Amino acid sequence: MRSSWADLAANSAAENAPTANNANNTQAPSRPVYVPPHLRNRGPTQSAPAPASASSSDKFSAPPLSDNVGSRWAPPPRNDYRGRAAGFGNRTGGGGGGWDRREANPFADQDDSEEPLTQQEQENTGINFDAYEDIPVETSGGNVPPPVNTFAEIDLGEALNQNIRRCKYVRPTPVQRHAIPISLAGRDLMACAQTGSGKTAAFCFPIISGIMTGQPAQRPPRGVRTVCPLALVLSPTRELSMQIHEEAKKFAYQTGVRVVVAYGGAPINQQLRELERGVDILVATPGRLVDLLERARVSLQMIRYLALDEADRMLDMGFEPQIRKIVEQMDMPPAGARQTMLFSATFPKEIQRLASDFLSNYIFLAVGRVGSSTDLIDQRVEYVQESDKRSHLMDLLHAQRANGVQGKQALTLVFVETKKGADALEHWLCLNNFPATTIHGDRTQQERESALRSFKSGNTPILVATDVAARGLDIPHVAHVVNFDLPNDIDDYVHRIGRTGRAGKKGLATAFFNENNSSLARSLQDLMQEANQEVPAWLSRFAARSSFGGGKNRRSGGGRFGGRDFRREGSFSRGGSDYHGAGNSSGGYGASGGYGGGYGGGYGGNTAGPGVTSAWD
DNA sequence: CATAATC
Repeated sequence: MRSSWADLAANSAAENAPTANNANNTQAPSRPVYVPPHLRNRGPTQSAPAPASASSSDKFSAPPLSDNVGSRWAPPPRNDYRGRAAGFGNRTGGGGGGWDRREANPFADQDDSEEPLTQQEQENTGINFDAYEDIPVETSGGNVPPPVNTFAEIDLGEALNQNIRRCKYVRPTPVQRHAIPISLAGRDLMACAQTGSGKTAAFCFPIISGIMTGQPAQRPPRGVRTVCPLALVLSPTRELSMQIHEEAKKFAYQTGVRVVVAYGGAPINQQLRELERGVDILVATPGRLVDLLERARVSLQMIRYLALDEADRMLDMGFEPQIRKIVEQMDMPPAGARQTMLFSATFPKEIQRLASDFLSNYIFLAVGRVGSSTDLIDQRVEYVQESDKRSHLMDLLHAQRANGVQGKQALTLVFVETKKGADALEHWLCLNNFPATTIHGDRTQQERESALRSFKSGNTPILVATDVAARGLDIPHVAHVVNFDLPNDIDDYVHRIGRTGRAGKKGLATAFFNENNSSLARSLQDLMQEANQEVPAWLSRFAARSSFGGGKNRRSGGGRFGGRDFRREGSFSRGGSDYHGAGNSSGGYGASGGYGGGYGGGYGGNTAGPGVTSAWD
C-alpha cells in the first residue's frame, strides 16, 4: 500500500522531532532549505565531504530484494556514481541533511517472496520478446547516437541501476534502447512510440541521471517560497500525471532526486507542502502548474529538462495555448538552453510543426507499434445502429463473462464520446447487473481515482470512460476495449485500443460503427489493413464512399509508426521499402533486424520465465 | 461538435 498523507506527515513529524532540539547547529527543521542533490541525505552535522575512502571505489553490495519489502526502509545504498566528484559517495538514505528526510519506499508494496506470485504478476513477466525482434525503428536528425542493447552499456549509476533491478527490468525496450542514448547525449528528442512501450523510463532515466551528475543548482534567494524544479514533465490528464509520478519515484528512489506531482481537483495545500520540501522533477498537468506559476510558488528558471508526454495531445487545439504559456511565456529557459523531449504514440505532422518551436536541433525517433503488425490486438468493427448499441454491448459482456478467470470477469473498458453518455451507460449497466463504474471529467477527482482503482482491482470489471482514459494509462489486464462511440480522430482510436494488448499480451478491441462515423471509415480501414486485420466489406464501401478527397483523417506516416519526421516530407514515397535508411537516417541499425540479438532470450509466446521482464511500463 | 486542463 502506498503511504497516505497521514503516514507521511507522521513520519515527517517523527523525523523532525529530534532535530528540533539541536536546531541551533543545524538547518531549521520546519523551513526546508535548498540542498543540491549531490549533497543531500548526508548526516545533519556533516558539513565536509566524506573521506575519500567512501568514494566511488567503494563496493555496494545490493541487499536481496526481500529485504526491501514490507514496511521497513531499505538499507541505505551507497550511490557510487561513476564520474562524480570523489567524496560525495556517502549519501545515506534518510540522513535528514537534505530535503529527503524520509523517502517512502516505492517498492514497499512488492510481494514477499514467500507469497506466491499473483496471477497478475505472473502475467506481467510474460513478455513476448520475440514480438520485438523485428520492430522497425526510424531515426532522423544529425549525429544520432547509436542505440544500446543492455542497461549495463548505459552508465546510469549504481543507484539507478539498483532501481532498475528492483523494477525487475532486465533489458531496455526498443524506445529505451534508442531514446536513452540520445537523451544522455544531451540532444532534444521527438519520439513516437506506443504507450506501454516504456516511454516513462525512457525520459526519466536520463533526467534522473543528468540531475545526479550535473552541476549543483544555485540556491534560490532566501526566504522566497518559490521552488525551482530542474525538470518538468507535463501530461494531459491527472491520472497520467499520477502514474508518471509513481513510476518516477521508483526510478529516483534513494538517488537524492526528489519527484513531486501537482494536478488539479486535489487540495493544493498538500501539493504546496510537498513542493516546499524540495523538488527536482515536477510532474504536472497544465492547469495546476499555471496556477502555481501565477502564485509564484514555482519558477521554471532552473529547468534543464522538459518532457511532454502525449505531446501531440498537449499541443492540440485545447491545450496548445496553455503549453505555450508555460514553455514560452513564463521564465523557462528557451529551447537550446534546456533539453526537451516529446513523446507520443501518434504525431500528426501539423503537430510536429508546432512542436518544433519547442525543440532545438532535435532527433526524431519512431519505433514501430508493437501490437499492429503482430496482431496482438484483435480489432473488430461491427455495424451497430445507435439504438442497438446497448443490447449489443450486453451481448459482448455476456460473452466476456465466460472468459473471466477465477470467477472474475475479465476487464472491459468501454469508450463513449460524452460525459453524459458515460453516466447514462454506467447507470444502465448497473441496472442490468453488470458491475460498472465510470471515469470522466465531470466526476470529482476522488470519484475518478476510486473508479480507476476499482476497475484495476477487478471489483468493477467494467469501466465506462471518455477520452480522459484514452491515453497513457497503464491498466494491466484489460482484455477488451469497446469503442461504444467511435472517436472522430483515428489517432484517438489508436490510443484507446492501446489500453489493451499491452506488454506483449493479446487484447481484443471491438468498435461499433454506423453512419455517424463515416468520416472515420477510410482511416479506420487503412489502419486495420496495416495491422493485418480483417476489414469487413461494408466498411470498405463506407471508406470508398466517403474518402474521395483523401480525407482529413489520413494517417501521416503509415502503419508501422505513429508518425514520421515531418522534416522529411517530400522525400517520402509511400509504400516502398525506403522507409528506413533514406535521407540522413542513422544508417546501420534502422532496418528491421539490423540490431538483432538484443532480445535473444528465446522466450517464446507469452510464457517467459518468472522474473524475466523488460522495462515495459 | 466533444474531450481534457486551476480555483
